[in-house]
Amino acid sequence: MTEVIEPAIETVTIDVVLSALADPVRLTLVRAFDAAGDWACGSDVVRSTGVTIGKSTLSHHIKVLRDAGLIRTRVDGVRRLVMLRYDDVERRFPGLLALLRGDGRAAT
Amino acid sequence: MTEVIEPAIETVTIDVVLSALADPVRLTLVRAFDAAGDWACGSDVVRSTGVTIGKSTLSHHIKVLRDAGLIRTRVDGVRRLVMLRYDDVERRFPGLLALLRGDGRAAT
DNA sequence: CGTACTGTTCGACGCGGATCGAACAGTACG
DNA sequence: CGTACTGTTCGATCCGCGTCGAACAGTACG
Repeated sequence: MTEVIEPAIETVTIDVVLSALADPVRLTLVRAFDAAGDWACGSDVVRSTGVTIGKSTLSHHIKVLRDAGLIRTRVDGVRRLVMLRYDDVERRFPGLLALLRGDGRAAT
Repeated sequence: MTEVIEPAIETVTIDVVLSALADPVRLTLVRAFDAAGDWACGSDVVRSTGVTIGKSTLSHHIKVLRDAGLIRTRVDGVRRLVMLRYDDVERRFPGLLALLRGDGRAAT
């Protein structure tokens, strides 16, 4: 099997999504996956962000994001590739991804 | 003085907003204030939602929402009136309020 | 088969935050 | 002034969750 179970986007609530995005590490992950654009190895991505966490912690965050319907996981040999569910997320929560990558970060 | 200090909307980051909205009680509060449409007493609003919390807890949540730039507080005699910062929030985080009141709640 | 690597699972730990009650501040009113 | 009411502030408590390490599972490769 090369696919990992993920919730149907219709069953995902905005409440769960907000809880998932509330954590700074997960928010960084989502932005990094968004910057990657397509399938990327979670370990490589987190390494590129400069965030230092254990692999068990990363596995935990990946699971939370997957349960929140934000990402999709595929098995590729010994490693797992992750990708944002662009279409699903945009259809169910229009404008959400734009808010995350928007300029609502720095202050003026 | 009839106004309570609130952060300039430009200084508010999406990270803080997401953290503020991650709590179920605060999310309920925002939706209730949104449904109210204009100035409303926090105690009355929370009572209408059926949520039962102490007044100190409510005061805490109101402060978190205010620091997140989502609501505005005005002093009216012995009570404080609260209102969503519709224009500011919509300008800084377009589509955010729509996401909260959207149908991203129930599953089909 | 044995080794090496990636990632998951399972307990356990620690901290931040939600919650409460009590005390205090400010206003309205008689 | 004294009483009553609303809301804030301050400690204290409690619990969820992020974090880690160790053990385990699955794959690749010689």
